[in-house]
Amino acid sequence: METVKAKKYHHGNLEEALVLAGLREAQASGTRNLGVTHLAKSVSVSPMAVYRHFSSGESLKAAISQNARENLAHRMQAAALAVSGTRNRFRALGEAYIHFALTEPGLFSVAFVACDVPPAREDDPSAWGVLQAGIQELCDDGLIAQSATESVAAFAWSSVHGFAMLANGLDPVRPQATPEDISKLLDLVWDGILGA
Amino acid sequence: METVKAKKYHHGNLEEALVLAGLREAQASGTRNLGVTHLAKSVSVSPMAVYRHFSSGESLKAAISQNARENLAHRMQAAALAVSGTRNRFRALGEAYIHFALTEPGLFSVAFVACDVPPAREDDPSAWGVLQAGIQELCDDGLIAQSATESVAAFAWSSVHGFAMLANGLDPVRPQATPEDISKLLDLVWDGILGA
DNA sequence: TGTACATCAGTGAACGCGCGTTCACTGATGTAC
DNA sequence: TGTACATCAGTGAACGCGCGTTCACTGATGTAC
Repeated sequence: METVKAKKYHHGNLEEALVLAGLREAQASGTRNLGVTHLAKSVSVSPMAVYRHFSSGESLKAAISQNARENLAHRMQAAALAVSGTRNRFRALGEAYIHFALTEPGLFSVAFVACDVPPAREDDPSAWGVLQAGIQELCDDGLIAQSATESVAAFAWSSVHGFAMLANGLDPVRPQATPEDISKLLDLVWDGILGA
Repeated sequence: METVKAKKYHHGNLEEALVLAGLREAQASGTRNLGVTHLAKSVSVSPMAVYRHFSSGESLKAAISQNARENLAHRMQAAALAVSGTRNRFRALGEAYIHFALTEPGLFSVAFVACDVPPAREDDPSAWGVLQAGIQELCDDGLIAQSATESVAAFAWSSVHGFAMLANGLDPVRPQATPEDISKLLDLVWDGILGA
């Protein structure tokens, strides 16, 4: 019998606790401080205990990164469900993506950090999958050709992802991103998609 | 009198030698191995010598990153000069950007790595400035409105930068980028721009 | 239900490593007179 | 042109730190009979 939520991982799920601690750390300071020693300390456990659940520090980092991506995917799904109309739903995906990047810059950077090791399972849900579903809907409504779905997907993702990085100040290029800036970008993306 | 090229930095320019060593390292392994100790070793100098030229390890990293960005900007300029016609020149900027990211993934990632310290001087040339010049040309030719230049710049940069990251496999999303993929992306970007 | 034992999930101390940075120093270069 | 001296650009040894990982261990849990 479980005590519903992880409380004491003397016997509880240390694995989940470590990932949650990593997400907390990510929220606060991005990709720094995702090391084994640090995270073990933050859940009051000896470093060795980590290796009961993860084969290496990199695979723990990969699990944290995956969790952050799934968090993003969930928000995209929720945003799409909240509005009606094919175009509005598609646009909501982009808005949610950029909003996530701006409001959770730490999680965002961790979500796409390079890991030496692939995650143990596939992303579920995956942001990429959510985007493809949205594009399929555009296709079903006859807004774009079936043959164009792939390049439209790459284009939409690139634009929104690139803008998110830009606005995030990760690049030393330009920092600001007002709601109008975001809206204009999504307009241009939409124009590009319809032109396909 | 100088011996034309930095040979012995017992008396020569260690500063330049360190940055060049950093670029070599970046080319080989990206943002790893850009530390003071490592770079000092790679030019056969004691770590302390670095601090004669840079106030900290971070400011050395910032200088290397800046140099990588300027390298990118140079290639964009050269690509634009090699073709004629407003549209072709603009497209060449995007192609050069993506080509740089694909052929020099290490330099590309270092160019946009987050540094704790700003570079000592402004980028010269700056990739962002080169892009803006290209957009101004579009404007002069009446292809886009002057009022749209800012959002077009953000859009073009975002799309191309995002695609480059994507194709680079930095994101665990999708890896491939054939010349056709690149061409299609740039078509869609162009459609978006003209729709502005 | 009671006991014996395997397994599981942790402890705690230690390792070697490379890091950024500081110290006091040295020897070569450039400059004033 | 020659000497005295300040400055500049390096050496080399050392520091404290946190890292990932390994070791032998311990105590609690679950299971067989």
